[in-house]
Amino acid sequence: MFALVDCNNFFVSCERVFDPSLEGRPVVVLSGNDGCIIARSNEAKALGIPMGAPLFEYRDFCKSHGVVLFSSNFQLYGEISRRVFTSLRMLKHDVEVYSVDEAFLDFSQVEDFAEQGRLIREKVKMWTGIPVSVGIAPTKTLAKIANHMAKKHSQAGVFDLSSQMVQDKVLESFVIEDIWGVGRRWAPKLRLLGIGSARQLRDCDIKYIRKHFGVIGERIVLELQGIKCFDFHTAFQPRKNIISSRSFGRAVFKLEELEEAVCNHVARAAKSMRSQGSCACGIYVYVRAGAEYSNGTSTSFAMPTSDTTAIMAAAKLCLKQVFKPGVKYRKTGIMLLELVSAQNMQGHLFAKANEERVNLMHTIDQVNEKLGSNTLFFASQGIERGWRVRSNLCSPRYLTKWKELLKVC
DNA sequence: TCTGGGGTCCTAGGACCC
DNA sequence: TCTGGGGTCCTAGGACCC
Repeated sequence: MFALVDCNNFFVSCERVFDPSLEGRPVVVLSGNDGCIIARSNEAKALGIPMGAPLFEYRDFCKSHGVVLFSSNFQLYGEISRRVFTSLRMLKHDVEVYSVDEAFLDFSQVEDFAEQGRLIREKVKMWTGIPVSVGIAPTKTLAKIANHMAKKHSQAGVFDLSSQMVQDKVLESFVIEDIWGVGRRWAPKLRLLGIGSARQLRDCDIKYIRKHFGVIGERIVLELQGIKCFDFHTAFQPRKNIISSRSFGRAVFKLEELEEAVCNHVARAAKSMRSQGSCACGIYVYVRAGAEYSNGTSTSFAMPTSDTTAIMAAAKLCLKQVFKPGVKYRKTGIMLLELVSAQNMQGHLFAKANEERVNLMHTIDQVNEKLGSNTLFFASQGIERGWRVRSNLCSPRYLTKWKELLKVC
């Protein structure tokens, strides 16, 4: 038995923890450069603001309806997320962190599902200030549905979908669009085949689904039937690729500025890679200038590495290959490819790992951990960074910066 | 004028081997 | 008229998730 614990309107709820006056008002959180709406409070949803809407289309609307806007504050959300998961572990649960605001719990030892769900909600709210919903069911896909029911149709915020009878009833009126794993493309395709509800999908001929939707479709059907296809992974799963990318705060034309941005991405991604104990076998670098021009290229390393300086050098070579002068660049990014364990990787017949570099990276990471990120950085990352992403509506980083602690007057 | 930033997995097809 | 049977590896593209 699984429980899916999902934070309600997570980014908005994080903002509300430190500003309770936002309670009951329409609030949205924006993407980088304050471009898109990526999180909405219930009140904002009720006003009809869609997920992912570009802000410029809704700016006037937000103004006239008193919608409160926030730039995204990922330092804050990340720290609160960590605390929510810690709370779940404090309640003696095995936790599989699925995303920044969701976790699956192993409920196989739980006796009273509804009561345990209620306890989780109460404690997480008390310890972190974040409201969560809990869905309980024998497979992850059904737990997702149960969670959806908890959010939409339950005052208690807990929904128990463990019994066959309740499953029959709920799946009957549950639209396929809301099933985990059924996306934009598949939903209309299923409807064309006459399948509109989760129950219809569950009860249709599995060979037929396999033929049209492959093994992924087949697994969804089995999971709806209560047959477990997706296992519970409590151990940390290292990333296989790490991406860092950002839109620019303004148009960029110069190679030097692109290089600075790319070096920042490398520094960020490489740090994250080292923190999970991996090395990369290659890197992909790309630039975007809208419809006008867009290009990318990759290179592989002689030996897997996590040395920021070596990766920066490779990245700059890639960048030179795709750089075209006179183009108005809007975005650049990198992807560290084919991550392998630093403890257990393929060596090189002639080259040997540079231990001094490994130690240097370790030292830099430690200094930045202790004294704050970017205490030490590489000159190639630039000082001014005039191209940096804009975020004008960011709340303080209440939990991670001494200078931004909440003041109680 | 302005439209985010991360990730994963599967499949088909091409190129190659015996 | 008919044209073998069994594999691997790689890549691009498509689908999905938050």
